[in-house]
Amino acid sequence: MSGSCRFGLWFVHVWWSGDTIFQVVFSRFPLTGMVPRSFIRYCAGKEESFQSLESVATAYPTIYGQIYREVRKVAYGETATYGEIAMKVSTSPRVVGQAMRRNPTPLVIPCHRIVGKHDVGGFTPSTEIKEALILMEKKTKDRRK
DNA sequence: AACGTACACTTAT
DNA sequence: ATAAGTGTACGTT
Repeated sequence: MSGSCRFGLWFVHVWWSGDTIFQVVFSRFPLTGMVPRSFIRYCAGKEESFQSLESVATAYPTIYGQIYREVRKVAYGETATYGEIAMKVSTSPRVVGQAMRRNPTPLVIPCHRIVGKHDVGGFTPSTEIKEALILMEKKTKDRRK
């Protein structure tokens, strides 16, 4: 199944089956169809960590799998650096960056919460989205206090 | 099966 | 500001 929901002036396309997410991509254009409830909630600014969903990425047999599982642990509204993640799975920061670039399921694997030590780091298709996501999470987290 | 290259980083000049 | 290290996956022989 596939569909999309709105996030600002972007749409998030989701490819999924049951509780398993195969792919999510950001696009300027909508894709008709339903998405799991978690995505709706998240895009509406609710605190949602996609706990009930699984990403195919965490099953990768390579070190990327470990990286994705580690990244999943960073909580809503928080961030970690490439270097910190690299340390945990004993590889180099560069590899973590590469894994993030190829992350098939953003949001479920919250790659937007992984930032550089000196700057925010990259995001495809646009770092603008990454910044918006981080800001949104920060705001909803603060609102809770 | 081996080789070269591209990187969403980091640290040291 | 720039270069030198870095580890992995992936395309190309």
